[in-house]
Amino acid sequence: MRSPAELSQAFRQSGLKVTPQRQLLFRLLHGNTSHPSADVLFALASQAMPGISLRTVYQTLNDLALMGELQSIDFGTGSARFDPNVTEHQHAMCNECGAVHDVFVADEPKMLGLDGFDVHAAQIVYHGVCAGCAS
Amino acid sequence: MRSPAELSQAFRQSGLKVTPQRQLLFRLLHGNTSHPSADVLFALASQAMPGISLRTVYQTLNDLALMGELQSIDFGTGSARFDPNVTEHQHAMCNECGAVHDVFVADEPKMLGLDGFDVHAAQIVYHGVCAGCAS
DNA sequence: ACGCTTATTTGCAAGCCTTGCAGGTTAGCA
DNA sequence: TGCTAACCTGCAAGGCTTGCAAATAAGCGT
Repeated sequence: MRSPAELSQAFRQSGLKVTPQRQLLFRLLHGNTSHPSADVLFALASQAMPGISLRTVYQTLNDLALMGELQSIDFGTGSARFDPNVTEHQHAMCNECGAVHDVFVADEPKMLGLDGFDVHAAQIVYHGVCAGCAS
Repeated sequence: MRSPAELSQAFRQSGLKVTPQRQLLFRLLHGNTSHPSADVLFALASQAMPGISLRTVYQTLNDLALMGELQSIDFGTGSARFDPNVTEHQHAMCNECGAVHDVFVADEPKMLGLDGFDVHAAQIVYHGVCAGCAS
């Protein structure tokens, strides 16, 4: 995801408006590696801007995802998680604390059974226990 | 997943009862490689047994999953998919038709960034276009 | 700085998938 | 055959997300 300033420019160029609500979300997401859910972002945003609507959070997240600035990931936890890092990487989720860590796969795994299947994207999720929870 | 006969025995030994509804679902799932959702199974079951409840389908699927006979997989499509194949394998989902194919990974990928993370399970989902839809 | 047009915000309600609950029913054992 | 515990069913509710309509505000040109 680009910086809040760059995003503001990109939004305007797309005919979208840059509102205080959106600017706040840009700031909350930029460089955020915690893979927050819409719910968590709503809580954070509410602290800085009481009265902001959950609907607006979803709206902006969807806009960003459509623009390719954000990745929406479903870990099967019931709610989607959002990741401003759209470069190629994978995830490891802790069964204990629910934290999601970024993982970088060094070499693509070889696979059997993909007869004629054209792979567009590979999603790898490791489930286990993170270092913090193991101690 | 074991055969319907073996499952019936296992259910009784666990204090669970073997009802016609459950036997039907055992048969519908045994050897099924289509990764059906609860909804699809309900439709199939309804043909053979009109009046069966969706609630019962969910109940039995959960029982089987708890016994380790069935795998519940969330592909982010909104509803869970069920797989009677509980041996180690991965999946490829077609963006066009939604079909899910089994994939067997020859060698585990190497990953960077898992500092101290104890991996219990690795879930790999390939997204793309299957051979049938490409033609 | 002002007004206009169009996108946005908000709150509420509804949608989808799944589970909790209660009452009548049935499997499985003695 | 009878008893008891588990089960089936239908309905309602729960959590997450989106549709909708009215009020609001951003961004343009003047």
